[in-house]
Amino acid sequence: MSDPFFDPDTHLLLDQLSEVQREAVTSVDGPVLILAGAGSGKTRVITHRIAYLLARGVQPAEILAVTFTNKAAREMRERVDRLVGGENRDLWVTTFHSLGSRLLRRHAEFLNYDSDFVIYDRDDMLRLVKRILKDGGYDTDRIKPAEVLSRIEHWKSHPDEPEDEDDSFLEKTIRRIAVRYQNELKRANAFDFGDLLARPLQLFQEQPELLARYQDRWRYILVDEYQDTNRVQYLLTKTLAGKHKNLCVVGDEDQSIYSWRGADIRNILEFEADYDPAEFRTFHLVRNYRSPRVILEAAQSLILNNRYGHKKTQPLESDRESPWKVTCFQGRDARAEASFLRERIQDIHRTTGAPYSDFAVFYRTHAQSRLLEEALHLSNLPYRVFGGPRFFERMEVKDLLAYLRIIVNPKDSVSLERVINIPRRGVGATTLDRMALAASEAGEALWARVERLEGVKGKARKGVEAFRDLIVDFRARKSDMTLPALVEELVNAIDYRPFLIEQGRDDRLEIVDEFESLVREFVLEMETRGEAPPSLETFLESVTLASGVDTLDSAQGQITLMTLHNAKGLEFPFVFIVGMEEGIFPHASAFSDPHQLEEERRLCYVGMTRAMQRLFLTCCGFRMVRGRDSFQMPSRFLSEIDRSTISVYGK
DNA sequence: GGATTGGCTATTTTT
DNA sequence: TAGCCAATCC
Repeated sequence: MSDPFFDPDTHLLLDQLSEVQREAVTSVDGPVLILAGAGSGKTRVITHRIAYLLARGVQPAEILAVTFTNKAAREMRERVDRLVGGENRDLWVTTFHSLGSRLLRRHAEFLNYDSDFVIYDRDDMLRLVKRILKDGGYDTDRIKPAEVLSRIEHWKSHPDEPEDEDDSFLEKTIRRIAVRYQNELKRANAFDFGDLLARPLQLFQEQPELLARYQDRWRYILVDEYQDTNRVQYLLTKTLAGKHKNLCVVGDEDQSIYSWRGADIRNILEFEADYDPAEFRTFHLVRNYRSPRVILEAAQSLILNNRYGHKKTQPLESDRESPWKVTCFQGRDARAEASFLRERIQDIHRTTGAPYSDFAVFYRTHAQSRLLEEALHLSNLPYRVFGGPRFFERMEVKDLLAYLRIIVNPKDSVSLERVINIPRRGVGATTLDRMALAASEAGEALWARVERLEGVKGKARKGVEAFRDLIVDFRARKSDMTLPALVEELVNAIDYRPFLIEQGRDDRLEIVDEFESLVREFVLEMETRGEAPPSLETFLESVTLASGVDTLDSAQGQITLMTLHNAKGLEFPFVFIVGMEEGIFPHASAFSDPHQLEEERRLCYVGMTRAMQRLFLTCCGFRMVRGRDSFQMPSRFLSEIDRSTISVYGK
């Protein structure tokens, strides 16, 4: 193989980069920190870096790239494939959670799990906690399920934190419940979200030869959005890179917005502390290729109000001029705000011909989307909402998924409990409580009781039996059917549509239709990618680990509505940030804590720097909050932005 | 066992 | 306001 600098393809590849970018791309050996400001071509650097490695003869299987969402992973893989030509199947580009899941599937036996385990999402986790509290006769007024859950999550994401010294009764109780919780997970052959990270780490700590294998394999590791990694992700990364130390992390402290989820900004700020300064390199990408200068100046002036920032932020540079300043608008009420939004979009669409997919509306909380949706709907503007009560979290979808999960893994007690009486089989709460309690006392999964029809009498017995036979039947036949056929048969076998109608939920029938077509699409997509027909297991996994923006497709010609958190990593020509009011943004819950307030400010910074052409910030004087009309003050963020970068609409 | 009602409360962001 | 839960009634 020729020297990459003279290889025509590789040379061209580097030609497209700025000098700093090129250096960041080609410094492949040793630990590297890339501080990449918003819009500075971060993804470009990562993909070129991977392509560069491949051009230098590194095998695809030797590279691991970790991203924040599945969407980002997919795009990154496509871009790499395009750069180097051809597909690179053995190259792992995944999210942390998918990585963990893949590792656990391969090595479940070390943890005494079956490899067909299911993954519990937050809703499942909460149900399990509630079940444990109920069985244990705990007083849910004193011990809140949500509280217990957040403690469990914290422990899992901080595996090296010293044991809590708090020996209060409450604390000890929560710890006892956490132990029970973990046992029940095991019994259900289930891992929760936290396990997907904590357990692989545990695996590596307990199995040095296994760790050695992966350390040898992944000679080059890249981690994107490093400012939003938490403790366990940090430990996992450090462990995997422990041998070759060719670890490249990319991030931006000003875009750290997930501390509430355990993200620790120190991971990026103190990255170099773990490595030999002689080998370590840092690159600052400060040239912005996305936004006009005035928008960057506005964003910059806002973020300068963060005083707890540990490093001096390097201002972003841009040559792009724009006739438009950042536009601010204050409406009388939320309706006026929505009208403004609607009119501006229609106006720009008409005068510039920009497609609707060029527009994005960001808000702080999902609840804000409803009014906007109504306004857009009324004017027949096409839009699409991301996040919120997501499709996969709809009751009907969760029901069907629960069935599918039991078919794969009958030990999944949370799912079993969810659907054993859907449709009505005469198995009520009393029967269920009794069975669950007996199962947990006997140390077995609920399914074991169902299977033996143990301790079920009367009409409930018939119902349990019918349920059991149904599951057994589908389990036996599942591998002979295509995925869409299986789902269709299931929906019919449980008379799900008649059940919904009987419940007066006719309007939900279309969700069932949508689910069925989604399954078909999933199979089709795998087919076009040249992959084998997906198993039920594959489908379930991809559904559980899917994130809000994973289905975002810009070609749809629709206005995008999403929370500011979902906006990270995206860009749109025209951006609206609505509800710029005290209590909403910054959110009231951040008022008392300066650190949280700074995170809100970073969130605003993230939102502003998404804009490629124009940025609108809107607020209103009155708004319905919790069913009450309340007087709203403009957000402090508005007054923190340099006035010279703003033009107030209508003045 | 199951449906209905009434009261309460929480209201941020998500892999 | 809406969604959740517990008590109540059939």
